[in-house]
Amino acid sequence: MSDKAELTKAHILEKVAPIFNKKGFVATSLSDLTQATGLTKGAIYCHYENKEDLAVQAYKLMVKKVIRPLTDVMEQQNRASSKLKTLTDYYRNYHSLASDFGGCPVLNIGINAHYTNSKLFELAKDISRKLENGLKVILINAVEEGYLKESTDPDVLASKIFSMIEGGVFMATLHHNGKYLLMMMDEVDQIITVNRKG
Amino acid sequence: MSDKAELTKAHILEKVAPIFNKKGFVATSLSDLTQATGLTKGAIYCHYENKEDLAVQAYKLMVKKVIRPLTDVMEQQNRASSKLKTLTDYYRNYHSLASDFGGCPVLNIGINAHYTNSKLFELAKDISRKLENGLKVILINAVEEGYLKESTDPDVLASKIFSMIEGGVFMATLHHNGKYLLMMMDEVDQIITVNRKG
DNA sequence: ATGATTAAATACCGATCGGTATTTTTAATA
DNA sequence: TATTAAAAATACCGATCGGTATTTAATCAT
Repeated sequence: MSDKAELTKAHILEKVAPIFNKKGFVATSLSDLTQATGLTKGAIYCHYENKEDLAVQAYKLMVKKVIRPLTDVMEQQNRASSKLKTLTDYYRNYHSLASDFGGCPVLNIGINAHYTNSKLFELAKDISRKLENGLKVILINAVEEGYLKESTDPDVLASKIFSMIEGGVFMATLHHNGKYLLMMMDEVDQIITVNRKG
Repeated sequence: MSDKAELTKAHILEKVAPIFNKKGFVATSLSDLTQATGLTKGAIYCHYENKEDLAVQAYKLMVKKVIRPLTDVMEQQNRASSKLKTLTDYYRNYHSLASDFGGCPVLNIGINAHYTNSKLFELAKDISRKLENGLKVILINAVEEGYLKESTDPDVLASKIFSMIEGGVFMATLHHNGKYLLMMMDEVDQIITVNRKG
């Protein structure tokens, strides 16, 4: 594949991803895609197998855009306490970030694809699981590093934190108001404080 | 309209509502509806103006099924403290209840309809607003009744509680596991406890 | 510069979409 | 039971759906 072909393939994905994210797989039509890209069906199908293939790649791009920055920064931190602070701060800005692409892909696909596209739904579940598990590991480290109490249950706390994040994201999206997410992150910080040692 | 006509009209709605709730407005086709009801398009359009009209009625029925039971029971309680206990207990069972109809209509429509059907999206916003405001009033009463501290901010607390509820509902739905909602309700109870007077 | 390759556009396919006009069937009424 | 009203089925409409085969245009290597 030529360099220019790679470019148009990326161009297609870039234009198409927010549409899939907003409207969902079924509600997004090929004419939506041709309109957004300025290309024809023939051109699009020259680079992607079918609509589902494109939707899967689009989903992965969205995750890359809105979640990878977080995991990247967190990996740079040494102490678990810093990682936790990074997490809540990241989600304080998440509403404005995700809004630029039509919302949180995990939330959107998690709801939209549940009964309409199992492949996409499983992808949403996968990301959610990985994030929750990653957080659990950080919380385990936080206990080992003496930042959190031994009585802290990393499993439960990780589940709680992600529930609160997604809840804040949903309410912020529904009412076009980032305050919900801010409040939830304050609450998460508070819960972490309560679980702090000494 | 005859009694039998009323009956089939209700029958249509009953069969159709969970489908709209699961798949969303756009992804639900008329053939889905004829198949579910055992009726023809002609019969359905004899009772409902169009697909959107039917979807709106369907949404209202779903809300009636999964949320009205809560508001009904809460209205029967006298003290604000009882109402709050009723709320968290209700949502502890909510996952299994909502699952019977394909999930929480507020969450589903709030996401599904956001960029595909403004009328339905506004309905979801409305319900959310009303619930949040109703809770705010209860929290104000809880302070007046001396159950919660004067320092409690009913506005913030109501927003937080609903964010946590929806977050728990989403995670429970995504992973087919009610534990997320249970954890969130434990956390809500905990927050209320922290805000208790004396 | 030319032939080979591939990117992209065009034109087309059957299927299904939401919706409606008409006909048949059922039920209420007198 | 005959007449009337309306419930429901049938048949059909144009538009759009996702997808493909073919043709044209651009790019590449030689």
